[in-house]
Amino acid sequence: MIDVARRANVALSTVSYAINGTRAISAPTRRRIQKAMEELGYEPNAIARGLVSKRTRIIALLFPTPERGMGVTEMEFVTGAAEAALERDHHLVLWPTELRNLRQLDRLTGQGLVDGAVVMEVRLDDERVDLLRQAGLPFSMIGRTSEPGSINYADIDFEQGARDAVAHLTALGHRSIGFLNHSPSAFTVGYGPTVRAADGFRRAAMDAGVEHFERLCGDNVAAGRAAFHELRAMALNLTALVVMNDHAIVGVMDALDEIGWRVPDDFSLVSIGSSTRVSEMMRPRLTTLEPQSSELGRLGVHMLIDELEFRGAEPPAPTQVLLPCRLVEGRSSGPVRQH
Amino acid sequence: MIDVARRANVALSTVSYAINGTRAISAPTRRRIQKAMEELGYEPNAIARGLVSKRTRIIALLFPTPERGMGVTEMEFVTGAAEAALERDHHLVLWPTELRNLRQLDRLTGQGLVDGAVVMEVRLDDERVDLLRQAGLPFSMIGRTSEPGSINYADIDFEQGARDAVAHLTALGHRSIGFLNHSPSAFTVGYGPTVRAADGFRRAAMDAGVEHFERLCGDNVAAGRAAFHELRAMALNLTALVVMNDHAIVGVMDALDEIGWRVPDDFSLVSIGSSTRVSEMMRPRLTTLEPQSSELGRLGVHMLIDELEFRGAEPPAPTQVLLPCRLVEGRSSGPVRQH
DNA sequence: TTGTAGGCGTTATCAC
DNA sequence: GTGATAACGCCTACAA
Repeated sequence: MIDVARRANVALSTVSYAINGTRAISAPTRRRIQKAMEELGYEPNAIARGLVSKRTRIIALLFPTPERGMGVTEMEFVTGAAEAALERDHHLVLWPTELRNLRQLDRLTGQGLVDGAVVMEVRLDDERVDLLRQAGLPFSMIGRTSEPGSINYADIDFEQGARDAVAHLTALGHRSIGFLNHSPSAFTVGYGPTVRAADGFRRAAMDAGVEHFERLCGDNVAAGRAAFHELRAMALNLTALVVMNDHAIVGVMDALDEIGWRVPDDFSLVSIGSSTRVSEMMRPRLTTLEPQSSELGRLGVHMLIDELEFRGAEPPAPTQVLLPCRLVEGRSSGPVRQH
Repeated sequence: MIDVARRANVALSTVSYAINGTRAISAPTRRRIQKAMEELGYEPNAIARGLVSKRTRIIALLFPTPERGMGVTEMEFVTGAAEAALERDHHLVLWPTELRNLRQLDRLTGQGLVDGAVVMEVRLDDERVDLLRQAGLPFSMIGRTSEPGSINYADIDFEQGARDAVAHLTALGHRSIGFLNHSPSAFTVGYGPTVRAADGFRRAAMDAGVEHFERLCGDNVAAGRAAFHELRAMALNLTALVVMNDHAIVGVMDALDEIGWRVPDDFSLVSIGSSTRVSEMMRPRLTTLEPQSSELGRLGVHMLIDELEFRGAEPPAPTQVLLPCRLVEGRSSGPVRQH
């Protein structure tokens, strides 16, 4: 910076003001400085800036390290978040957090490295949220706790998604519909989508006055296959299934093959939460209520940065957004079979 | 830090030495300091540390923002990298880079924010590599250029993977095998896996003395379907296909359905590069040569940090690793049909 | 082991 | 509009 100042014949501080736009600088001076910076290939040092300004322009993306690894949806989400951060001239650092070892979060808040955090996969009751609030670190949530209060969040509206799935099927004439959900463990840990989608399904089915059945199901092919057979044994008129479980749905299709039923002629399937990339890989291509993951990631980041930039002024009203799922019709759903 | 020193009854500098282990500290003193830190909930400020030590312990993960978004493999990779960084007490910042706008890289190197970079999806001829080398920023590559020189890299051995796929099929009696590759554009931009897998396939087929056919194919279902029909028209004895294209393989299965051929009874399929999570979603479950993506991500990070920690000492020999693919047998490949 | 001082590259608070 | 200069929180000599 000293070199730039010398070369532009101005004081060190003038260079700083020119860079930050903190103070009015005459056009010619600004031009000289600009030129000197380019000639010297000067880039302001982000660390030194952060030290004095207390704003590192780094935000953390908190994600739980899952046993099974993440899917396409999560990847789109992360990509969206990274792009949004770049657009707003921030950096995004990945912060894997084992849910059993939450002390990793102390380092996040204590080190002064990040200005805030975006918390992924928020549960209905989430300790991370409490810790962050205690520590006073600004954050936004992807998903939401059961009592979000005035915390910014963006979430996928799986409840409405489930309703849309039911509506899609009833419009096709189906009058007995099942719902295959995520694993029981997802339910017990309070994974929001699992709980809320189940609610949406139940209400929509009741409102429509159709027969309905629900079942939790392990996230794997074998469990899906078994679940279908069991469901069919108790629901003799079943003609369609709403499934929020990418792996189980494969098992369902296997089971349908076994009893000689064809999709969608004899039985309809609608997936909730599958991304297009995944539903295209299934045969037949799945009808799905696709979450807007990338948009969700972008939103989470923007909400956080908005809040960071508002600090000091009066607190803006919390931004709380539910993104609808998009119905993408594949070839797995069709008119109910006429006996 | 002053507070910690006071509380532990030692000098400020002693606390610093204790934290960094730069100098011998007697056990009792160290314990007192430790205790004081915990009681005060003290965490050294990462930014201040970075400013003076010139080591931020932040590394960048450079990934190209693709049009189509990333898949499961990439996600596993990123997760592996993040975990490895955490283990080595580093932070990983995501750095999306549009390949047409490489000036984004100047900021990476100039800002002094990161100590080094892991470059994903390296091409045979990659400008990013040249830029980083010019800028003098330490980095490791995932994938490799055609002339890696002494740069650290870890790559998946798709050439061997293709050979293994051929070996698997010839062992099952197949004597006329096709290879469906990625899109022509992947070939022209010099995407390593595309080029190297094609080489491996060709050589293995020639060594085994079997009839073989190759084809590039767009990354979508329709292209896969069309490609299969064309391939079959020119290769009348074809009984098996090696496919390195997750979307095209679905189209191939559609095409097989159309002509009434069953997998694996009438025709065998082997995928290269599909992760287990994806191959499990196909019906029948795919036989695949699965890349060890998570391991790859871990390796890339470890290589980079190793180099960073060695700085100053004599340069260690470059670490250059090829990770083999793992053959995971599904139900898409079987003995050749007997006429 | 101690205390102190100089510096890391900025920003912000003063004067002018 | 511009210039000097004290922080920011830490690390590393240095002499004791």
